[in-house]
Amino acid sequence: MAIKAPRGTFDILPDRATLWNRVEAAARKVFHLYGYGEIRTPIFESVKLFASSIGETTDIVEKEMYIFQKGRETYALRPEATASVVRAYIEHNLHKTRAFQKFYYIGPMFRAERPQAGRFRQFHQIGVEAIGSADPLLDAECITMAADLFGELGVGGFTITLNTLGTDESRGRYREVLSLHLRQNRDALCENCRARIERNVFRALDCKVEGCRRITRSGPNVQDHLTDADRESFEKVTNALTGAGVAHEVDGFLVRGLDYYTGLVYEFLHGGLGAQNAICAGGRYDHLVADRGGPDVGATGFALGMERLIMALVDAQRGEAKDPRTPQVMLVNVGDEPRTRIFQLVLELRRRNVAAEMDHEARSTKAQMRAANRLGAPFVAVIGEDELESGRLKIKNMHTGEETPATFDTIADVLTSKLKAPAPKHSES
RNA sequence: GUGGGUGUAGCUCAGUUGGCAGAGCGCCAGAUUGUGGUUCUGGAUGUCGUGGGUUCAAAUCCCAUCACUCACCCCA
Repeated sequence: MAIKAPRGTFDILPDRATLWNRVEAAARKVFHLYGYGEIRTPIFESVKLFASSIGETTDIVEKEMYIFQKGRETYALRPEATASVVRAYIEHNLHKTRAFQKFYYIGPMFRAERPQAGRFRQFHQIGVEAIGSADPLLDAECITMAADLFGELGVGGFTITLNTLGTDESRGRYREVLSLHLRQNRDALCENCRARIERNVFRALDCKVEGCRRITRSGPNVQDHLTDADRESFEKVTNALTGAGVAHEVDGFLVRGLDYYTGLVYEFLHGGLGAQNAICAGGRYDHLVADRGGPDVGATGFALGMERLIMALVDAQRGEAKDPRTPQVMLVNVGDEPRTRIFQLVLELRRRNVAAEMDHEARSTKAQMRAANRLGAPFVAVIGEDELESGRLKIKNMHTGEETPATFDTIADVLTSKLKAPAPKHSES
């Protein structure tokens, strides 16, 4: 027990991996339905990419990146993937063939934070990015898609909260009135928020300190400072969601921490996840593509925390998944003699798409039977000297106890027909 | 980076005023030396996180340290 997995990381063992696979499969299914294509970008990128995209003054960039140097270049393990997807979009000139493209990604991200419930140093996100459009209906599509994914998996108990920061004009106006309000109440603010007035006023809205909360909540609300165009655009999203039957609420004080967000922002909050209750969050980033040297096009997307999603699944008793290793037949040996023949039989069965298993622990016949039962094998064949000599054997149905005669030559045929015919009454799904 | 909680068998955890380290589950074996589940019987497994201190004696008290965990910060 000398070396352990690094703090904030964890192993996904086979029993648990089936659940992860189920989640990923559900995401792919839903996303493909919505016309999103998978993109896989490097796990590490030039540190400059993240610093300039996410924001120099964000915690992520200031203290949470895993940075390493190789030669002249300094790299960072990706703390999120939006910057990478945008980089790829520009690098491959995707806008020149088809300006509007929809992507999704699934993979690990890295942030050197102190771990706690629902937060890890290597964590996994499922995210989407729709690049090349400023259509509010696209935001509605993203939100609906995420809601559909939760529905597909059977996860409930979350609320969708949205807000808009407005375009530059609205945001500028709001920044002014908000700063003014905070400056007037400066003395009552926490130290952090006082600094935020200068650094990034909007983040003061996120503060959890009771006193700060009271001050911000009693102050101006973004929703009251939107231009007509911004208001209209925001309403298009909320109306579309209502039309889609996606329950949501508006919170005029919701903001997001990453610098590239503009306009619409939203969060899916789940009860029962502990303090880190945002299971999915996203919004618009209409300037990022142009800022990174690409065309001036709008973009929107979200990221979903897989660890948190899986926590919610388990919480909702929807965390079970069928074990893909379950053998369909176990060939039990009596004594060591038949093992070579069994090895050949097992291979033959597998090559005919029958999941067959044999003993590799030199265990007793009884122990092998017990193992077959525990593994959930619906059929078992016991092979000893008698069978080797006669070439005849019996295939035992573990549910009914019924035994069907076969030979070494016909076992594969008998099994395949048995397996496909009455589908042993294991519950599926 | 800051604060709280917890470290005892593979897992979940008991362990009294300091006195031989335990239970449940799981695992292994046996109950007609070729057949599973249920049941019964038996069995194995410990750096009591680590290092030091107090004591005749420490899982237990003290100090340090590490790990895990929850929360703050921030975020998915």
